[in-house]
Amino acid sequence: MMDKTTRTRMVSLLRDSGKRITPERELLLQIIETHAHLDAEEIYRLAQKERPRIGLATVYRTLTLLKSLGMIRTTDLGENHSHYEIRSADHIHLVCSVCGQVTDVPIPNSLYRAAEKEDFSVQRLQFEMFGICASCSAKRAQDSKD
Amino acid sequence: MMDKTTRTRMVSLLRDSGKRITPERELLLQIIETHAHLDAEEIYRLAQKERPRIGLATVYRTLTLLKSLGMIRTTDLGENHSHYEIRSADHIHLVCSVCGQVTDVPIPNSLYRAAEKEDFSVQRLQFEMFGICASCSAKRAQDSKD
DNA sequence: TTGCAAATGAGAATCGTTATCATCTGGCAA
DNA sequence: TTGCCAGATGATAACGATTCTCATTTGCAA
Repeated sequence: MMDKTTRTRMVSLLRDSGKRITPERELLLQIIETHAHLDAEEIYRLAQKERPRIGLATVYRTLTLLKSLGMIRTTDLGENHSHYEIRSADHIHLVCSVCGQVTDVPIPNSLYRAAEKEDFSVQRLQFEMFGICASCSAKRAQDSKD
Repeated sequence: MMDKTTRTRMVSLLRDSGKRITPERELLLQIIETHAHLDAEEIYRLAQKERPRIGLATVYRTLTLLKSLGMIRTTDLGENHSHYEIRSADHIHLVCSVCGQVTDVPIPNSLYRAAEKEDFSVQRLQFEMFGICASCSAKRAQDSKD
């Protein structure tokens, strides 16, 4: 189920900015919260299961809105389109180029110190490491043994 | 002028892979080497100054080629298109959201250890920090004083 | 309840990038 | 040195992701 606080937060952010609470917005937020790192097309397909008449334009409009409210963030996973996730603590995405799995790991403080050293005040991060995940490299080692 | 070793490296990589050395390829590599973090359109415009009949398709084809040769890398600076730079040691891009300036800073070793801890073998990195650079925040402080 | 501004759905338009195809040319063979 | 021809180019069509347009629908304040 959907985290009550996330939905509640969206509702009050929408109220505060004079925007409407619609079933499309509630549904899309729930989908993004339930499945991390989805792209617009995947969000659209999941939304259609609940609400067959929803339009792709509404998906994009809502993603833009939720982003401007600070509820979600976009990320570039090396494909030629964006992926979306609930905005939480900053983290690094480990993206497996074999199975596509995305693992989140925390950001070491040394990273922020590197920016401080340049007197750069950070607003937003985007950290991705592309490579091969543990289970895929184990599988490879196994395959080459055969 | 163009760094001899970079051009030489491209020439031998092209030879080794049975590809031709063309004036377009030499020009485009030189432009990317001279100006860091350009996008395809900017590279195209600079190339036209030297070679007015060059086509945008050649720019994109050459970028794809140089990337496959490992001479350049692409980077996502938060706009809706790619930027290109000569492939050198990995680094973090500090992208100023006010003036657009991009500063490169080295990557702390703790970053790689974070990946090792997950038994993730890294092939490629993409690290960006968006915020306000030193000179822009100094300017802002000055402006608010007036 | 009603009225209306805001939101939606359908599809056209846009933008960055890639593919197609006729023409041109780098570089080897004679 | 020249001629050949596979590979490269330039022009432009096609493509995929995203945004815009506009007629219709709907949240919500009165």
